[in-house]
Amino acid sequence: MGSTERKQIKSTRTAFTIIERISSTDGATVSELAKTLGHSKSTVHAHLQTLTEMGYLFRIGDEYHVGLPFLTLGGAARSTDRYQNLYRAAKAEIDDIVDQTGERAQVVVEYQGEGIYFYQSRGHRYVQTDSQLGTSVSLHSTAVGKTILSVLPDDRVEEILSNSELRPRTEHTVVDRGELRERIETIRERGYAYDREERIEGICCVAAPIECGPETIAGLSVTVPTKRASGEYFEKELPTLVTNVARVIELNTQYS
Amino acid sequence: MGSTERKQIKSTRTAFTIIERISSTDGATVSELAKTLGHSKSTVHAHLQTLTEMGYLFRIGDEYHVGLPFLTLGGAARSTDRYQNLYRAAKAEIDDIVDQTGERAQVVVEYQGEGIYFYQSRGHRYVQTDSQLGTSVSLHSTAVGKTILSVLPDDRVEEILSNSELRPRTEHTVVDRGELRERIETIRERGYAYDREERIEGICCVAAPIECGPETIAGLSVTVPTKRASGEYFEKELPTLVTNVARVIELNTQYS
DNA sequence: CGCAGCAGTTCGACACTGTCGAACGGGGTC
DNA sequence: GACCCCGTTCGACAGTGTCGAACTGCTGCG
Repeated sequence: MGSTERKQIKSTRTAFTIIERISSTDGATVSELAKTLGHSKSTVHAHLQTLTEMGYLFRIGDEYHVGLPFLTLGGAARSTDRYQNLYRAAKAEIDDIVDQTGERAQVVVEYQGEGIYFYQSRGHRYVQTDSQLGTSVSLHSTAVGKTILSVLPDDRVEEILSNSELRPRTEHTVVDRGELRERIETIRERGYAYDREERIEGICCVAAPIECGPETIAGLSVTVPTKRASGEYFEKELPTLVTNVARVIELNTQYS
Repeated sequence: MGSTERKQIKSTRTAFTIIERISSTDGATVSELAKTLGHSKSTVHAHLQTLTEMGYLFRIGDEYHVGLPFLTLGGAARSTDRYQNLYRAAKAEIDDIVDQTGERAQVVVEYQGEGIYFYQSRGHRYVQTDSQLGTSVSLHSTAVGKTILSVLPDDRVEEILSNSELRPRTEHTVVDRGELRERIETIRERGYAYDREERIEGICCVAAPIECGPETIAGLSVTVPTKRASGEYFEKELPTLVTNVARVIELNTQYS
Protein backbone atom coordinates (compact mmCIF):
# COMPACT_ATOMS: atom_id res chain seq x y z
CA MET A 1 0.00 0.00 0.00
CA GLY A 2 1.03 3.60 -0.35
CA SER A 3 2.10 3.09 -3.92
CA THR A 4 -0.22 4.91 -6.28
CA GLU A 5 -2.57 6.55 -3.87
CA ARG A 6 -1.07 10.01 -3.97
CA LYS A 7 -4.03 12.29 -4.23
CA GLN A 8 -7.47 10.81 -4.46
CA ILE A 9 -11.03 11.99 -4.29
CA LYS A 10 -12.51 10.57 -1.16
CA SER A 11 -16.09 11.49 -1.91
CA THR A 12 -15.98 9.66 -5.22
CA ARG A 13 -14.83 6.59 -3.33
CA THR A 14 -17.81 6.81 -1.03
CA ALA A 15 -20.12 7.45 -3.96
CA PHE A 16 -19.04 4.23 -5.62
CA THR A 17 -19.07 2.36 -2.34
CA ILE A 18 -22.69 3.36 -2.03
CA ILE A 19 -23.44 2.31 -5.59
CA GLU A 20 -21.75 -1.04 -5.10
CA ARG A 21 -23.66 -1.71 -1.94
CA ILE A 22 -26.97 -0.83 -3.57
CA SER A 23 -26.14 -3.05 -6.49
CA SER A 24 -25.15 -6.05 -4.37
CA THR A 25 -28.19 -5.89 -2.12
CA ASP A 26 -30.54 -5.04 -4.97
CA GLY A 27 -31.88 -1.86 -3.47
CA ALA A 28 -31.20 -0.02 -0.22
CA THR A 29 -32.48 2.89 1.83
CA VAL A 30 -30.71 5.89 3.28
CA SER A 31 -30.61 4.48 6.79
CA GLU A 32 -29.44 1.04 5.74
CA LEU A 33 -26.58 2.52 3.78
CA ALA A 34 -25.65 4.93 6.53
CA LYS A 35 -25.53 2.09 9.03
CA THR A 36 -23.64 -0.46 6.96
CA LEU A 37 -21.17 1.96 5.43
CA GLY A 38 -20.53 3.98 8.55
CA HIS A 39 -21.52 7.39 7.28
CA SER A 40 -24.06 9.85 8.59
CA LYS A 41 -27.51 9.78 7.10
CA SER A 42 -27.10 13.28 5.76
CA THR A 43 -23.93 12.36 3.90
CA VAL A 44 -25.51 9.33 2.32
CA HIS A 45 -28.55 11.38 1.50
CA ALA A 46 -26.51 13.97 -0.34
CA HIS A 47 -24.79 11.29 -2.39
CA LEU A 48 -28.02 9.55 -3.26
CA GLN A 49 -29.58 12.82 -4.28
CA THR A 50 -26.69 13.57 -6.60
CA LEU A 51 -26.62 10.15 -8.19
CA THR A 52 -30.37 10.05 -8.60
CA GLU A 53 -30.46 13.47 -10.14
CA MET A 54 -27.82 12.35 -12.63
CA GLY A 55 -29.90 9.29 -13.46
CA TYR A 56 -27.48 6.68 -12.21
CA LEU A 57 -29.83 5.63 -9.47
CA PHE A 58 -33.59 5.58 -9.35
CA ARG A 59 -35.90 5.48 -6.46
CA ILE A 60 -38.91 3.32 -5.62
CA GLY A 61 -40.48 4.44 -2.37
CA ASP A 62 -37.52 4.86 -0.09
CA GLU A 63 -35.37 2.31 -1.83
CA TYR A 64 -32.67 3.29 -4.27
CA HIS A 65 -31.65 1.05 -7.17
CA VAL A 66 -28.93 1.11 -9.78
CA GLY A 67 -30.18 2.55 -13.04
CA LEU A 68 -29.83 1.69 -16.70
CA PRO A 69 -27.18 4.30 -17.49
CA PHE A 70 -24.70 1.81 -16.10
CA LEU A 71 -25.71 -0.47 -18.92
CA THR A 72 -24.64 2.30 -21.25
CA LEU A 73 -21.25 2.54 -19.62
CA GLY A 74 -20.95 -1.24 -19.53
CA GLY A 75 -21.73 -1.45 -23.21
CA ALA A 76 -19.12 1.20 -23.84
CA ALA A 77 -16.59 -0.81 -21.84
CA ARG A 78 -17.30 -3.88 -23.92
CA SER A 79 -16.80 -1.99 -27.16
CA THR A 80 -13.56 -0.46 -26.01
CA ASP A 81 -10.59 -1.08 -28.30
CA ARG A 82 -9.26 -3.69 -25.93
CA TYR A 83 -12.46 -5.70 -25.85
CA GLN A 84 -14.54 -5.10 -28.95
CA ASN A 85 -12.82 -7.69 -31.12
CA LEU A 86 -13.18 -10.26 -28.41
CA TYR A 87 -16.83 -9.35 -28.07
CA ARG A 88 -17.57 -9.72 -31.73
CA ALA A 89 -15.72 -12.99 -32.08
CA ALA A 90 -17.01 -14.43 -28.82
CA LYS A 91 -20.66 -13.60 -29.43
CA ALA A 92 -20.80 -15.42 -32.73
CA GLU A 93 -18.99 -18.51 -31.51
CA ILE A 94 -20.82 -18.75 -28.21
CA ASP A 95 -24.14 -18.52 -29.99
CA ASP A 96 -22.97 -21.33 -32.24
CA ILE A 97 -22.07 -23.53 -29.31
CA VAL A 98 -25.44 -22.88 -27.74
CA ASP A 99 -27.21 -23.80 -30.97
CA GLN A 100 -25.23 -27.01 -31.27
CA THR A 101 -25.42 -28.21 -27.69
CA GLY A 102 -28.45 -26.50 -26.23
CA GLU A 103 -26.45 -25.85 -23.08
CA ARG A 104 -25.38 -22.62 -21.50
CA ALA A 105 -22.08 -21.11 -22.62
CA GLN A 106 -20.17 -17.98 -21.67
CA VAL A 107 -17.02 -15.99 -22.03
CA VAL A 108 -15.43 -14.68 -18.87
CA VAL A 109 -12.70 -12.05 -18.95
CA GLU A 110 -9.99 -11.56 -16.36
CA TYR A 111 -10.15 -8.10 -14.90
CA GLN A 112 -7.89 -7.18 -12.02
CA GLY A 113 -7.74 -10.61 -10.48
CA GLU A 114 -11.38 -11.44 -10.96
CA GLY A 115 -13.45 -12.99 -13.69
CA ILE A 116 -16.23 -10.92 -15.24
CA TYR A 117 -19.04 -12.50 -17.27
CA PHE A 118 -18.48 -10.87 -20.60
CA TYR A 119 -21.00 -12.62 -22.78
CA GLN A 120 -23.43 -15.38 -22.04
CA SER A 121 -26.05 -17.30 -23.89
CA ARG A 122 -28.43 -20.07 -22.96
CA GLY A 123 -29.84 -22.86 -25.08
CA HIS A 124 -33.15 -24.68 -25.01
CA ARG A 125 -32.10 -27.04 -22.25
CA TYR A 126 -30.25 -24.41 -20.30
CA VAL A 127 -29.81 -24.68 -16.57
CA GLN A 128 -30.95 -22.05 -14.17
CA THR A 129 -28.29 -19.61 -13.18
CA ASP A 130 -27.39 -16.89 -10.79
CA SER A 131 -24.70 -15.70 -13.14
CA GLN A 132 -25.57 -13.27 -15.82
CA LEU A 133 -23.91 -10.44 -17.70
CA GLY A 134 -21.34 -8.65 -15.61
CA THR A 135 -21.34 -11.05 -12.70
CA SER A 136 -17.90 -11.31 -11.19
CA VAL A 137 -16.56 -14.64 -10.02
CA SER A 138 -13.44 -15.70 -8.22
CA LEU A 139 -10.87 -17.38 -10.42
CA HIS A 140 -10.17 -20.37 -8.17
CA SER A 141 -13.68 -21.77 -7.94
CA THR A 142 -14.63 -22.03 -11.57
CA ALA A 143 -13.42 -23.93 -14.59
CA VAL A 144 -13.03 -20.74 -16.63
CA GLY A 145 -11.21 -19.14 -13.76
CA LYS A 146 -8.66 -21.90 -13.61
CA THR A 147 -8.08 -21.86 -17.35
CA ILE A 148 -7.41 -18.17 -17.02
CA LEU A 149 -4.94 -18.82 -14.23
CA SER A 150 -3.32 -21.50 -16.38
CA VAL A 151 -2.28 -18.99 -19.02
CA LEU A 152 -1.34 -16.10 -16.79
CA PRO A 153 2.33 -15.60 -15.93
CA ASP A 154 3.36 -17.31 -12.68
CA ASP A 155 3.93 -14.12 -10.75
CA ARG A 156 0.43 -12.85 -11.53
CA VAL A 157 -1.04 -16.17 -10.49
CA GLU A 158 0.77 -15.97 -7.17
CA GLU A 159 -0.34 -12.39 -6.71
CA ILE A 160 -3.97 -13.27 -7.38
CA LEU A 161 -3.93 -16.39 -5.21
CA SER A 162 -2.33 -14.56 -2.30
CA ASN A 163 -4.96 -11.83 -2.50
CA SER A 164 -7.88 -14.23 -2.51
CA GLU A 165 -9.02 -16.26 0.42
CA LEU A 166 -10.05 -19.36 -1.57
CA ARG A 167 -13.44 -19.36 0.01
CA PRO A 168 -15.18 -22.71 -0.52
CA ARG A 169 -18.46 -22.59 -2.44
CA THR A 170 -19.40 -26.25 -2.23
CA GLU A 171 -17.79 -29.28 -0.64
CA HIS A 172 -15.94 -29.87 -3.91
CA THR A 173 -14.29 -26.48 -4.10
CA VAL A 174 -10.51 -26.62 -4.11
CA VAL A 175 -9.27 -24.58 -1.18
CA ASP A 176 -5.72 -25.83 -0.85
CA ARG A 177 -3.22 -23.64 -2.68
CA GLY A 178 -0.93 -26.56 -3.42
CA GLU A 179 -3.67 -28.65 -4.96
CA LEU A 180 -4.87 -25.66 -6.92
CA ARG A 181 -1.41 -25.13 -8.36
CA GLU A 182 -1.27 -28.81 -9.34
CA ARG A 183 -4.61 -28.60 -11.09
CA ILE A 184 -3.55 -25.50 -12.92
CA GLU A 185 -0.45 -27.34 -14.07
CA THR A 186 -2.62 -30.16 -15.42
CA ILE A 187 -4.83 -27.68 -17.23
CA ARG A 188 -1.78 -26.00 -18.70
CA GLU A 189 -0.71 -29.32 -20.18
CA ARG A 190 -3.95 -30.60 -21.61
CA GLY A 191 -5.52 -27.25 -22.51
CA TYR A 192 -8.92 -27.44 -20.87
CA ALA A 193 -10.47 -27.56 -17.41
CA TYR A 194 -13.35 -29.20 -15.59
CA ASP A 195 -15.50 -27.94 -12.82
CA ARG A 196 -17.40 -30.76 -11.16
CA GLU A 197 -19.76 -29.04 -8.77
CA GLU A 198 -16.96 -26.92 -7.35
CA ARG A 199 -18.96 -23.74 -7.43
CA ILE A 200 -22.57 -24.83 -7.47
CA GLU A 201 -24.06 -28.20 -6.52
CA GLY A 202 -25.43 -30.03 -9.51
CA ILE A 203 -23.60 -27.94 -12.05
CA CYS A 204 -20.49 -28.81 -14.02
CA CYS A 205 -18.41 -26.97 -16.60
CA VAL A 206 -15.82 -27.54 -19.28
CA ALA A 207 -13.64 -24.58 -20.10
CA ALA A 208 -10.75 -23.49 -22.29
CA PRO A 209 -8.57 -20.38 -22.17
CA ILE A 210 -8.62 -17.58 -24.74
CA GLU A 211 -5.52 -15.45 -25.09
CA CYS A 212 -6.06 -12.25 -27.02
CA GLY A 213 -2.89 -10.50 -26.00
CA PRO A 214 -1.03 -9.98 -22.75
CA GLU A 215 -3.69 -7.70 -21.33
CA THR A 216 -6.76 -9.51 -22.52
CA ILE A 217 -7.06 -12.96 -21.04
CA ALA A 218 -10.38 -14.72 -21.12
CA GLY A 219 -11.91 -18.13 -20.92
CA LEU A 220 -14.83 -19.89 -22.50
CA SER A 221 -16.96 -22.42 -20.72
CA VAL A 222 -19.94 -24.63 -21.32
CA THR A 223 -22.16 -25.30 -18.35
CA VAL A 224 -24.14 -28.52 -17.99
CA PRO A 225 -26.17 -30.10 -15.21
CA THR A 226 -24.42 -32.98 -13.46
CA LYS A 227 -26.81 -35.48 -14.97
CA ARG A 228 -25.36 -34.81 -18.42
CA ALA A 229 -21.79 -34.48 -17.13
CA SER A 230 -20.44 -37.89 -17.96
CA GLY A 231 -19.49 -40.26 -20.73
CA GLU A 232 -18.26 -39.46 -24.19
CA TYR A 233 -20.18 -36.19 -24.23
CA PHE A 234 -18.51 -34.70 -21.19
CA GLU A 235 -15.11 -36.40 -21.49
CA LYS A 236 -14.50 -36.00 -25.20
CA GLU A 237 -17.03 -33.97 -27.17
CA LEU A 238 -17.24 -30.91 -24.99
CA PRO A 239 -13.49 -30.61 -24.33
CA THR A 240 -12.83 -30.83 -28.06
CA LEU A 241 -15.53 -28.30 -28.76
CA VAL A 242 -14.39 -25.70 -26.24
CA THR A 243 -10.72 -25.96 -27.12
CA ASN A 244 -11.44 -25.67 -30.83
CA VAL A 245 -13.80 -22.77 -30.43
CA ALA A 246 -11.41 -21.01 -28.05
CA ARG A 247 -8.76 -21.19 -30.75
CA VAL A 248 -11.19 -19.85 -33.35
CA ILE A 249 -12.03 -16.91 -31.11
CA GLU A 250 -8.35 -16.20 -30.58
CA LEU A 251 -7.78 -16.12 -34.30
CA ASN A 252 -10.81 -14.01 -35.06
CA THR A 253 -9.78 -11.59 -32.36
CA GLN A 254 -6.39 -11.03 -33.95
CA TYR A 255 -7.57 -10.24 -37.46
CA SER A 256 -10.32 -7.67 -37.46
CA MET B 1 -34.40 24.41 -11.77
CA GLY B 2 -33.78 24.67 -8.10
CA SER B 3 -36.24 21.93 -7.30
CA THR B 4 -34.47 18.89 -5.94
CA GLU B 5 -30.92 20.08 -5.96
CA ARG B 6 -30.65 20.94 -2.30
CA LYS B 7 -27.33 19.50 -1.26
CA GLN B 8 -25.29 17.68 -3.82
CA ILE B 9 -21.80 16.35 -4.12
CA LYS B 10 -20.05 18.38 -6.75
CA SER B 11 -17.01 16.18 -7.05
CA THR B 12 -19.13 13.16 -7.81
CA ARG B 13 -20.73 15.13 -10.60
CA THR B 14 -17.36 15.89 -12.11
CA ALA B 15 -16.27 12.28 -11.64
CA PHE B 16 -19.20 11.07 -13.70
CA THR B 17 -18.79 13.84 -16.21
CA ILE B 18 -15.27 12.58 -16.74
CA ILE B 19 -16.46 9.00 -17.05
CA GLU B 20 -19.14 9.96 -19.54
CA ARG B 21 -16.70 11.89 -21.66
CA ILE B 22 -14.22 9.02 -21.69
CA SER B 23 -16.98 6.64 -22.62
CA SER B 24 -18.33 8.77 -25.46
CA THR B 25 -14.94 9.43 -27.03
CA ASP B 26 -13.72 5.89 -26.42
CA GLY B 27 -10.66 6.87 -24.44
CA ALA B 28 -9.17 10.18 -23.39
CA THR B 29 -6.08 11.65 -21.78
CA VAL B 30 -5.65 13.95 -18.81
CA SER B 31 -5.05 17.02 -20.92
CA GLU B 32 -7.93 16.39 -23.29
CA LEU B 33 -10.33 16.00 -20.41
CA ALA B 34 -8.99 19.05 -18.60
CA LYS B 35 -9.42 21.12 -21.73
CA THR B 36 -12.87 19.95 -22.78
CA LEU B 37 -14.37 19.84 -19.30
CA GLY B 38 -12.85 23.06 -18.05
CA HIS B 39 -10.99 21.71 -15.06
CA SER B 40 -7.35 21.92 -14.14
CA LYS B 41 -5.12 19.04 -15.08
CA SER B 42 -4.41 18.26 -11.46
CA THR B 43 -8.08 17.93 -10.64
CA VAL B 44 -8.72 15.62 -13.55
CA HIS B 45 -5.64 13.68 -12.64
CA ALA B 46 -6.84 13.11 -9.10
CA HIS B 47 -10.19 11.87 -10.34
CA LEU B 48 -8.65 9.53 -12.90
CA GLN B 49 -6.30 8.16 -10.29
CA THR B 50 -9.18 7.42 -7.95
CA LEU B 51 -11.35 5.79 -10.58
CA THR B 52 -8.48 3.76 -11.98
CA GLU B 53 -7.46 2.57 -8.56
CA MET B 54 -11.02 1.44 -7.94
CA GLY B 55 -11.01 -0.45 -11.24
CA TYR B 56 -13.67 1.58 -12.99
CA LEU B 57 -11.22 2.91 -15.51
CA PHE B 58 -8.13 1.36 -16.97
CA ARG B 59 -5.20 2.91 -18.65
CA ILE B 60 -3.40 2.17 -21.90
CA GLY B 61 -0.42 4.45 -22.30
CA ASP B 62 -1.79 7.84 -21.42
CA GLU B 63 -5.34 7.06 -22.44
CA TYR B 64 -8.00 6.14 -19.96
CA HIS B 65 -10.91 3.84 -20.84
CA VAL B 66 -14.07 2.72 -19.11
CA GLY B 67 -13.63 -0.66 -17.47
CA LEU B 68 -15.65 -3.82 -17.17
CA PRO B 69 -16.95 -3.16 -13.64
CA PHE B 70 -19.56 -0.98 -15.30
CA LEU B 71 -20.79 -4.12 -17.00
CA THR B 72 -21.30 -5.54 -13.55
CA LEU B 73 -23.36 -2.56 -12.48
CA GLY B 74 -25.25 -2.59 -15.76
CA GLY B 75 -26.07 -6.24 -15.32
CA ALA B 76 -27.26 -5.47 -11.81
CA ALA B 77 -29.47 -2.69 -13.17
CA ARG B 78 -31.02 -5.06 -15.65
CA SER B 79 -31.79 -7.62 -12.96
CA THR B 80 -33.32 -5.05 -10.68
CA ASP B 81 -36.87 -5.82 -9.53
CA ARG B 82 -38.23 -3.31 -11.97
CA TYR B 83 -36.49 -4.77 -14.98
CA GLN B 84 -35.68 -8.42 -14.43
CA ASN B 85 -39.03 -9.77 -15.54
CA LEU B 86 -38.88 -7.67 -18.64
CA TYR B 87 -35.38 -8.93 -19.29
CA ARG B 88 -36.30 -12.56 -18.97
CA ALA B 89 -39.41 -12.27 -21.11
CA ALA B 90 -37.78 -10.02 -23.69
CA LYS B 91 -34.67 -12.11 -24.17
CA ALA B 92 -36.59 -15.27 -25.00
CA GLU B 93 -38.98 -13.57 -27.40
CA ILE B 94 -36.37 -11.44 -29.11
CA ASP B 95 -34.22 -14.49 -29.72
CA ASP B 96 -37.27 -16.17 -31.23
CA ILE B 97 -37.89 -13.29 -33.59
CA VAL B 98 -34.29 -13.35 -34.67
CA ASP B 99 -34.44 -17.08 -35.34
CA GLN B 100 -37.61 -16.67 -37.39
CA THR B 101 -36.65 -13.65 -39.43
CA GLY B 102 -32.87 -13.57 -39.42
CA GLU B 103 -33.06 -9.82 -38.88
CA ARG B 104 -31.91 -7.71 -35.98
CA ALA B 105 -34.33 -7.17 -33.11
CA GLN B 106 -34.14 -5.28 -29.85
CA VAL B 107 -35.96 -4.06 -26.81
CA VAL B 108 -35.50 -0.43 -25.84
CA VAL B 109 -36.57 0.88 -22.46
CA GLU B 110 -37.60 4.43 -21.67
CA TYR B 111 -35.37 5.89 -19.00
CA GLN B 112 -35.74 9.52 -18.04
CA GLY B 113 -36.82 10.73 -21.43
CA GLU B 114 -34.39 8.63 -23.43
CA GLY B 115 -34.43 5.18 -24.90
CA ILE B 116 -31.80 2.70 -23.73
CA TYR B 117 -30.97 -0.46 -25.65
CA PHE B 118 -31.94 -3.09 -23.16
CA TYR B 119 -31.47 -6.27 -25.10
CA GLN B 120 -30.46 -6.86 -28.65
CA SER B 121 -29.85 -9.80 -30.89
CA ARG B 122 -28.81 -10.22 -34.49
CA GLY B 123 -29.68 -12.92 -36.96
CA HIS B 124 -27.78 -14.44 -39.86
CA ARG B 125 -28.67 -11.65 -42.25
CA TYR B 126 -28.27 -8.92 -39.70
CA VAL B 127 -27.41 -5.42 -40.73
CA GLN B 128 -24.40 -3.60 -39.41
CA THR B 129 -25.10 -1.40 -36.49
CA ASP B 130 -23.72 1.33 -34.32
CA SER B 131 -26.26 0.50 -31.67
CA GLN B 132 -25.46 -2.13 -29.14
CA LEU B 133 -26.24 -2.88 -25.55
CA GLY B 134 -26.75 0.25 -23.50
CA THR B 135 -26.76 2.69 -26.38
CA SER B 136 -29.11 5.55 -25.69
CA VAL B 137 -31.26 6.97 -28.45
CA SER B 138 -33.62 9.89 -28.68
CA LEU B 139 -37.27 8.95 -28.67
CA HIS B 140 -38.34 11.08 -31.62
CA SER B 141 -36.03 9.66 -34.25
CA THR B 142 -36.72 5.96 -33.92
CA ALA B 143 -39.67 3.69 -34.40
CA VAL B 144 -39.33 2.24 -30.90
CA GLY B 145 -39.03 5.71 -29.49
CA LYS B 146 -42.28 6.79 -31.06
CA THR B 147 -44.13 3.72 -29.88
CA ILE B 148 -42.91 4.53 -26.39
CA LEU B 149 -44.16 8.09 -26.76
CA SER B 150 -47.48 6.72 -28.00
CA VAL B 151 -48.19 4.97 -24.70
CA LEU B 152 -46.82 7.58 -22.33
CA PRO B 153 -49.27 10.01 -20.75
CA ASP B 154 -49.67 13.25 -22.70
CA ASP B 155 -47.99 15.43 -20.11
CA ARG B 156 -44.88 13.28 -20.08
CA VAL B 157 -44.77 13.34 -23.88
CA GLU B 158 -44.93 17.12 -23.84
CA GLU B 159 -42.26 17.26 -21.17
CA ILE B 160 -39.95 15.00 -23.15
CA LEU B 161 -40.57 16.77 -26.45
CA SER B 162 -39.98 20.18 -24.95
CA ASN B 163 -36.70 19.03 -23.44
CA SER B 164 -35.38 17.58 -26.68
CA GLU B 165 -34.30 19.57 -29.66
CA LEU B 166 -35.55 17.13 -32.30
CA ARG B 167 -32.20 17.04 -33.97
CA PRO B 168 -32.49 15.56 -37.48
CA ARG B 169 -30.48 12.40 -38.12
CA THR B 170 -31.26 11.94 -41.79
CA GLU B 171 -33.33 13.87 -44.29
CA HIS B 172 -36.31 11.74 -43.31
CA THR B 173 -36.21 12.53 -39.59
CA VAL B 174 -39.36 14.18 -38.33
CA VAL B 175 -38.37 17.48 -36.77
CA ASP B 176 -41.71 19.26 -36.65
CA ARG B 177 -43.43 18.88 -33.30
CA GLY B 178 -46.88 19.04 -34.84
CA GLU B 179 -46.15 16.32 -37.36
CA LEU B 180 -44.56 14.23 -34.65
CA ARG B 181 -47.70 14.49 -32.54
CA GLU B 182 -49.81 13.44 -35.51
CA ARG B 183 -47.64 10.42 -36.15
CA ILE B 184 -47.79 9.44 -32.51
CA GLU B 185 -51.56 9.65 -32.72
CA THR B 186 -51.54 7.32 -35.70
CA ILE B 187 -49.31 4.87 -33.87
CA ARG B 188 -51.59 5.03 -30.86
CA GLU B 189 -54.49 3.96 -33.04
CA ARG B 190 -52.94 1.15 -35.05
CA GLY B 191 -50.50 -0.11 -32.39
CA TYR B 192 -47.21 -0.16 -34.26
CA ALA B 193 -44.74 2.23 -35.83
CA TYR B 194 -42.44 2.47 -38.82
CA ASP B 195 -39.10 4.08 -39.19
CA ARG B 196 -38.22 4.54 -42.84
CA GLU B 197 -34.64 5.75 -42.78
CA GLU B 198 -35.43 8.39 -40.20
CA ARG B 199 -32.43 7.64 -38.09
CA ILE B 200 -29.98 5.94 -40.41
CA GLU B 201 -29.92 5.91 -44.19
CA GLY B 202 -30.71 2.50 -45.61
CA ILE B 203 -32.22 1.17 -42.42
CA CYS B 204 -35.89 0.74 -41.54
CA CYS B 205 -37.71 -0.52 -38.48
CA VAL B 206 -41.07 -1.80 -37.35
CA ALA B 207 -41.83 -1.38 -33.67
CA ALA B 208 -44.51 -1.99 -31.08
CA PRO B 209 -44.86 -0.73 -27.52
CA ILE B 210 -44.51 -2.86 -24.40
CA GLU B 211 -46.21 -1.67 -21.24
CA CYS B 212 -45.05 -3.42 -18.10
CA GLY B 213 -46.47 -0.96 -15.62
CA PRO B 214 -46.57 2.78 -15.30
CA GLU B 215 -42.85 3.06 -14.62
CA THR B 216 -41.60 0.50 -17.07
CA ILE B 217 -42.34 1.44 -20.62
CA ALA B 218 -40.45 -0.21 -23.41
CA GLY B 219 -40.66 -0.93 -27.08
CA LEU B 220 -39.65 -3.74 -29.34
CA SER B 221 -38.38 -3.28 -32.85
CA VAL B 222 -37.16 -5.28 -35.78
CA THR B 223 -34.55 -3.65 -37.96
CA VAL B 224 -34.25 -4.40 -41.66
CA PRO B 225 -32.26 -2.92 -44.51
CA THR B 226 -34.34 -0.76 -46.88
CA LYS B 227 -34.06 -3.33 -49.64
CA ARG B 228 -36.20 -5.72 -47.61
CA ALA B 229 -38.49 -2.98 -46.31
CA SER B 230 -41.43 -3.35 -48.64
CA GLY B 231 -44.28 -5.58 -49.72
CA GLU B 232 -46.22 -8.06 -47.67
CA TYR B 233 -43.21 -8.74 -45.45
CA PHE B 234 -42.78 -5.18 -44.26
CA GLU B 235 -46.41 -4.06 -44.45
CA LYS B 236 -48.12 -7.07 -42.92
CA GLU B 237 -45.89 -9.82 -41.57
CA LEU B 238 -43.53 -7.77 -39.46
CA PRO B 239 -46.21 -5.50 -37.95
CA THR B 240 -48.23 -8.57 -36.95
CA LEU B 241 -45.15 -10.22 -35.54
CA VAL B 242 -43.99 -7.29 -33.44
CA THR B 243 -47.43 -6.46 -32.07
CA ASN B 244 -48.08 -10.08 -31.13
CA VAL B 245 -44.71 -10.58 -29.53
CA ALA B 246 -45.01 -7.29 -27.68
CA ARG B 247 -48.22 -8.53 -26.16
CA VAL B 248 -46.63 -11.83 -25.21
CA ILE B 249 -43.80 -10.02 -23.47
CA GLU B 250 -46.28 -7.86 -21.59
CA LEU B 251 -48.10 -10.94 -20.37
CA ASN B 252 -44.96 -12.83 -19.43
CA THR B 253 -43.74 -9.79 -17.57
CA GLN B 254 -46.81 -9.69 -15.39
CA TYR B 255 -46.80 -13.29 -14.24
CA SER B 256 -43.41 -14.34 -12.95
C1' DC C 1 23.34 18.21 -29.38
C1' DG C 2 20.32 21.06 -26.83
C1' DC C 3 16.35 23.46 -26.48
C1' DA C 4 11.50 24.12 -27.00
C1' DG C 5 7.04 22.11 -26.44
C1' DC C 6 3.89 19.18 -24.53
C1' DA C 7 2.73 15.18 -22.14
C1' DG C 8 1.74 13.40 -17.06
C1' DT C 9 2.76 14.21 -12.36
C1' DT C 10 3.63 16.50 -7.80
C1' DC C 11 3.32 20.28 -4.54
C1' DG C 12 1.42 23.77 -1.30
C1' DA C 13 -2.16 26.84 -0.17
C1' DC C 14 -6.69 28.53 -0.14
C1' DA C 15 -11.67 28.60 -0.53
C1' DC C 16 -14.97 25.70 -0.83
C1' DT C 17 -17.68 21.82 0.34
C1' DG C 18 -18.37 17.32 2.02
C1' DT C 19 -19.16 15.89 6.47
C1' DC C 20 -21.41 15.52 10.81
C1' DG C 21 -25.02 15.72 14.67
C1' DA C 22 -29.00 17.78 15.92
C1' DA C 23 -33.45 19.04 14.85
C1' DC C 24 -37.67 18.79 11.88
C1' DG C 25 -41.87 16.62 9.73
C1' DG C 26 -44.51 12.70 8.63
C1' DG C 27 -46.19 7.61 8.61
C1' DG C 28 -46.57 4.02 10.86
C1' DT C 29 -47.66 1.00 15.31
C1' DC C 30 -48.76 -0.18 19.92
C1' DG D 1 -51.67 10.20 21.86
C1' DA D 2 -46.92 8.90 22.52
C1' DC D 3 -43.56 6.42 20.63
C1' DC D 4 -40.29 5.04 16.96
C1' DC D 5 -38.12 5.16 12.77
C1' DC D 6 -38.00 6.88 8.38
C1' DG D 7 -36.24 10.66 5.03
C1' DT D 8 -35.09 15.34 5.04
C1' DT D 9 -33.14 19.97 6.32
C1' DC D 10 -30.05 22.99 8.77
C1' DG D 11 -25.71 25.30 10.34
C1' DA D 12 -20.99 24.91 11.44
C1' DC D 13 -16.55 23.05 11.28
C1' DA D 14 -12.72 20.38 9.61
C1' DG D 15 -11.31 18.42 5.84
C1' DT D 16 -10.43 18.22 1.10
C1' DG D 17 -11.18 19.12 -3.69
C1' DT D 18 -9.49 22.63 -6.36
C1' DC D 19 -6.18 25.48 -8.60
C1' DG D 20 -1.69 27.26 -10.72
C1' DA D 21 2.97 26.78 -10.61
C1' DA D 22 6.78 23.91 -10.69
C1' DC D 23 8.89 19.28 -11.82
C1' DT D 24 9.99 15.28 -14.77
C1' DG D 25 10.44 12.94 -18.93
C1' DC D 26 9.66 12.39 -23.64
C1' DT D 27 9.63 13.87 -28.71
C1' DG D 28 11.10 16.28 -32.38
C1' DC D 29 12.99 20.07 -34.46
C1' DG D 30 16.45 23.29 -35.38
